Amino acid sequence: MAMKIGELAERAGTSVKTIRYYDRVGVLQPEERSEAGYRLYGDDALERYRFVRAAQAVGLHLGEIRQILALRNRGETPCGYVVELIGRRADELDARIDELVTLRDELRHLTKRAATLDPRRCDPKLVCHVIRQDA
Amino acid sequence: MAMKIGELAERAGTSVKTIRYYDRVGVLQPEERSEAGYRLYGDDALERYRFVRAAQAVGLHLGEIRQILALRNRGETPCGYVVELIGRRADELDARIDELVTLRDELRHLTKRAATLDPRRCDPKLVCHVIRQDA
DNA sequence: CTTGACTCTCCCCTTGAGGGGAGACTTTAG
DNA sequence: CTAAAGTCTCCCCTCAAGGGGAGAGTCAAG
Repeated sequence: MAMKIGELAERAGTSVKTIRYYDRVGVLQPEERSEAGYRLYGDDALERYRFVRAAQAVGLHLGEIRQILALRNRGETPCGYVVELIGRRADELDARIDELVTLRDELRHLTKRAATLDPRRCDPKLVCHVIRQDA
Repeated sequence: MAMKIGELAERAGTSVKTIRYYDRVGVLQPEERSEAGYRLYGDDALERYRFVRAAQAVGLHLGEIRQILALRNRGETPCGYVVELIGRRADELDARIDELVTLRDELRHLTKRAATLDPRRCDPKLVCHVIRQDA
């Protein structure tokens, strides 16, 4: 019934190191330890591992995931908190996307402008006229 | 004429640490060293610093900037290389933006779906039904 | 009983662009 | 001349999610 870390790692398709790390940061802790100190996991460990991965996949940090699991362990339904986190992450993504789009457009613009410039007329005092240093 | 690192940092509006770091990675090296080993910079140092910042601002790493400056120091016009780097960076941004947009849309979708779910009907075996762990 | 496979903890390493601080010199102002 | 300020190198630290390996203990099969 209780599996050791190697079996869990294999069943989860990950490394022993990762499982140990998840224990250390508190997102996937063993049910108990054997007399020799071996981590022993129940069957729900695999499912919990999958949750952690799924939560990571939607952009949550392990610290946040730990909070969610802590709520869960206290018997509360963490859904509200999860929705809040996800909404916040989505807002951050919006902002980040805006930044990246702005930067990308600027780069494309620089590329276009560079095509109209003669490299031989590059100001020797500047490193490269393609990059504007008007700041 | 020759300024020491503190003056350059102040004129550039940055820290002495940063200037030293730029020396170490080879994007802004002093013209010479004083007898006591102090870094001595010429007047073009400020301009070069601004170029480094501008290049960073368009997403180039210091390693790439060093390449550009190396070309420049060999007397070549690095414009072609710069255009190539910028094009590559823009392509990377496109890919990254796609990823982020996909993730954001997924998050928004999760949020909408969560609004239709009853937290009290959260499967006790799952941590939270908002995050799907179908993987 | 022994050997090979697991497992444990502990420590350092990774990326990028620096920041903080120690301890030793050097320069500058009064 | 002295004290303060500036500069030098060297070393560790940051963040995230682990990876690599050492050295020691443990467990299973032959």
